[in-house]
Amino acid sequence: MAATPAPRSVDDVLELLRSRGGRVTSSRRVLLAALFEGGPHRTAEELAAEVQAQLADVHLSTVYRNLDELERLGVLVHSHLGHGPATYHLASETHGHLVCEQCGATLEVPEELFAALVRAARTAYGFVVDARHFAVVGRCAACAALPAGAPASAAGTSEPEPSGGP
Amino acid sequence: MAATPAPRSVDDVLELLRSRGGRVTSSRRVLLAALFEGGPHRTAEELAAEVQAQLADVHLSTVYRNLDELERLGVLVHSHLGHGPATYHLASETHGHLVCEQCGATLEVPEELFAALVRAARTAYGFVVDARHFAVVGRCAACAALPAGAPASAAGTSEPEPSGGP
DNA sequence: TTTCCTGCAAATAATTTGCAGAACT
DNA sequence: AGTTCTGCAAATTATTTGCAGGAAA
Repeated sequence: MAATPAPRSVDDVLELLRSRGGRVTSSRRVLLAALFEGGPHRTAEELAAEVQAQLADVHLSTVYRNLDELERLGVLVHSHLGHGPATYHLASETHGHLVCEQCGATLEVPEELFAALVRAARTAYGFVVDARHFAVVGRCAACAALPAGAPASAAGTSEPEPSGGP
Repeated sequence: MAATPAPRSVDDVLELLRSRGGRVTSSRRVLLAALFEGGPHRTAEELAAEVQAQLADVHLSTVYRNLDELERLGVLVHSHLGHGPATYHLASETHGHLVCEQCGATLEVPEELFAALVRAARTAYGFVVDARHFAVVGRCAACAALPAGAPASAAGTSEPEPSGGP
């Protein structure tokens, strides 16, 4: 059974927070509003900027601490997409990410795209894939169509052929 | 056609390096030896330590630069497994990673496990998945067998340590 | 000789932490 | 009142970079 039913509104989370002995502060309220209203997978810095638009004094470290706590409460998850900073999103918005390593575009895809992988991992290794926390790297349609020595990546990466090697 | 067939020995790489106008230096030779002889997915720092065991003066930044260059040549790839530092391995040893978010164990799996995902992503989104360069997060067989509420609800479980280092 | 490579130190980028005081309950 | 939070600055971690000297071709 889930110890913490996924909260679906700012007030839900604040209540959960209070019930765990936490305090409801303005920075948390605004951060949660940003999380619930804004787009998916934003970085700590982006979220801090949104919070600071309304509460200029909120420090980045406070945002980190709040994100950390919200993750501990099960409200958020964060993913490391390729290189850059981690991105945060609500635990209720579970989806996978396809991240283009050439242009950096992030594509949200439904969990069902990973169904076969999830099944295969469990069958072959007993490994239970966490679909919420998921980032798959590769090249998006646009970049894949470009020749190998494409623009975004300075590296003239020659294509390693994935064809049938044992 | 591939301009650079995957090199399979230290000398192969050194030759490739030279053919591209690069210099064969002792630090590169030792680094390559470490890469070819040692285990998979080691961090830059670990590799530097191995190099320094034989060439004490080789600086970490040199290792980074060499790894960078080797990656540019297509000899290596690096992956970001969850949190910590990136791990490097030979391009010829391509495999995916299943990382347990509970105990930190890293499981190497053949690329073919991702075959269905690769196909689905390409079909549905034109996205070309690079199975070598990402980590799939979840729970390994051992941790998945534990009762649902055990470590996940414990306050200290957020950052499991990857095996071993000092 | 000419260009590339290396060590060093310092710079970044992302995130964490100690502390004293302010805010919540 | 009694904790928990917060701002700030400084510490950490992972990686990059400018520079001048050293080494390979």
